[in-house]
Amino acid sequence: MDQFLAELNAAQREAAMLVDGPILILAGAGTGKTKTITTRLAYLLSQGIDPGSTLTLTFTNKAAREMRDRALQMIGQQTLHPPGLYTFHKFGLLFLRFHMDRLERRNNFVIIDTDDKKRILKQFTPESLQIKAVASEISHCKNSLIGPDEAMAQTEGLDAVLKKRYQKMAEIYGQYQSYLQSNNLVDFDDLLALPHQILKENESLRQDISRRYQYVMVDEYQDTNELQLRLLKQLCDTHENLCVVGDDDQSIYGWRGANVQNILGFSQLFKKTAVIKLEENYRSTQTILKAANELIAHNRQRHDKKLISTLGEGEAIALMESHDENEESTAIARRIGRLIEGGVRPGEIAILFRINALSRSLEEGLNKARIPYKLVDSVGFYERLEIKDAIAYLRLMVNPHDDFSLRRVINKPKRGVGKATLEKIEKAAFEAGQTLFGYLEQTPPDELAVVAGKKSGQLLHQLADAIKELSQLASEGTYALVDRFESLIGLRKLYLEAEEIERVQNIDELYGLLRDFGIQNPHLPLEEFLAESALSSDQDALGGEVISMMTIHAAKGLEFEHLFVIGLEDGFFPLLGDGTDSEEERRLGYVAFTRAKKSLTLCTARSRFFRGRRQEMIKSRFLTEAGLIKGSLTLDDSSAIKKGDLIKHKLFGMGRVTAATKAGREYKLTINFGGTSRDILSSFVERI
DNA sequence: AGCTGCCATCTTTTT
DNA sequence: GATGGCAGCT
Repeated sequence: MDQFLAELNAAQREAAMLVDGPILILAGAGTGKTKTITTRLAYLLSQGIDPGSTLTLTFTNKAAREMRDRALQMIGQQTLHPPGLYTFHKFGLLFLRFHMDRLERRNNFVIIDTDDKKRILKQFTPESLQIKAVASEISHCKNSLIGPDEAMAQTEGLDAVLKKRYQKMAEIYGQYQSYLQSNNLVDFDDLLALPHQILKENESLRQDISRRYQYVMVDEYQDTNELQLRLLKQLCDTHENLCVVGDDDQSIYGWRGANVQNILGFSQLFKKTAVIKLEENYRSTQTILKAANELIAHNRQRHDKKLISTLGEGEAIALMESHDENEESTAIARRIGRLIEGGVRPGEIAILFRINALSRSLEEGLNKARIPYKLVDSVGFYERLEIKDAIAYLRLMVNPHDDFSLRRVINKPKRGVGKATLEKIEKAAFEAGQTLFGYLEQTPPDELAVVAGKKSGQLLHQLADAIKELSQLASEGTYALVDRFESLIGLRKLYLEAEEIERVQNIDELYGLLRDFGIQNPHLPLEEFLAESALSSDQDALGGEVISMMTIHAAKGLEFEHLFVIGLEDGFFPLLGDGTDSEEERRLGYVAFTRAKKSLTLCTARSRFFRGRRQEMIKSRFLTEAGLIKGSLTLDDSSAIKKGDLIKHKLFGMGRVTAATKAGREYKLTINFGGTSRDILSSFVERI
């Protein structure tokens, strides 16, 4: 038998060798999920199945890339063409590039991100409504295949106040849709919703596509939403060869529309489903898995399963209780310092938190201890202001009539166009029945000067010329574009003069990416660069030789030898309040715990400074649920102040502890402050 | 047009 | 406590 199959355990092999019919693979954390499905893909190909008739869908570019590399390696790259392996959105993009004309739209559309979406909505949204709420309502509608008219119709029967609210939202939805259409834009939801619409309206196309993709596989199935499920059903119109892989216990994107019900009810939907559970865990010690199992067992909505470690019992889970976040970060820094001294590679250490706000004190603590770290950024590269500005210019080169982008950059760099002037120009353009660019380009300079002022009029005319020239240049490839763009527009110069070094670096990086793209894809147009950038995130830059700090969400799919999770206090983790789903919070706990391979340290603080206030905290209920407090309590007093420690007192300054005795929950310390000895309770001083 | 200062806001964010 | 949005001032 093929060597790659021999490397799997019995359950994994069974999953990999099932070819036909609906298959549900429940793959717990660390059970070799990726290995199993890449092997399955390789197995299909080794059975003589045409790579082009397989379609594997993932959520991230990283997962898609990883699977492609591994599968090709297994089969020795001797296939004619590569297997269909994309993210959901990339698949939608490719589909629309081919079939957009069926909706009477051009296929050179531009993808907008969430921020763009909000900016567009802002134009139509009255103050009484929150943009965020409108955005998510529209997203919700699109994911449930509800159009603006239908959304309006559905407001019938609501009580007066709600009805008014939802009618307004439906109206905005309609305006938003026509705005997107007239500017030839698509949002992330459209990337899935429009293909669905096309397939729904064209039966023969649907059957063609379905016959083309005979074997469909989906990774991270627990994160699919309503729309993705419907799309999958269309793809399986002529067969039921749908193999989904996931872990209901790791569904942590419910707030973004993911529906756990998809994975929970899969076998009801596809009657002949073969279910395979992968429960053998190769990642964590039995001790860690025991806590994770116990915690998740408190959830009701789940497939029953239990992770079993293939490793030994390992070390006990450490519970680190600190007085406050400063003591916590100092103690963590100290422990990490010891680990590194002991030969642990920093890349094998991570600190996780539920909310970004908790990272601040950690940064201070690690800086003080001179421990280098990487904080996984919550703002992605392509979301940065300066990058979005540059992208807006690039979009204008693809489509000068993109009013949305032109409005964004019309005063960047400054061309003396503020709110008032912009309104005047827009009004004039509207009356002339033209787009902004069309108006700027065709209006004679003297007329433009009347509307915008002399200086601004001139600058705007130059802008129109620049866009014209650059868009000409862009059609010849992206490489030569960069220098001309900088000399005509001068974004880099703008930030250099403002001494915003980080922004300059980002612009440089973007220019580098553009040149690179030009070299590697001399034949591809600029819009492909834009599409690629819209669908990319810079999650990939992980795994350097420094310790990592990130949210639990960002840690999904990763693993670390030594893991610290901070903020295990009710209210922080689990996060409480409306909009939180306690089962999803618990799944987050499960995801967090199961990232650890060897050692897991759970940190709680008795008080935390948050939103400008210090508040008392109580220990997370998850600690009890996981069976970690009560009974098997492992107390870690590395955070306690001991004899010989150097401390700081608000009034007395620095001093050294000469004696420490236990006094209830804290310590009574005898401290020498430059010769004078004083007795002070440990909570009044800070160790340094 | 563009700066300053006041006020509301403040989970998570694969694409 | 930090950030972003916006009114009002210059």
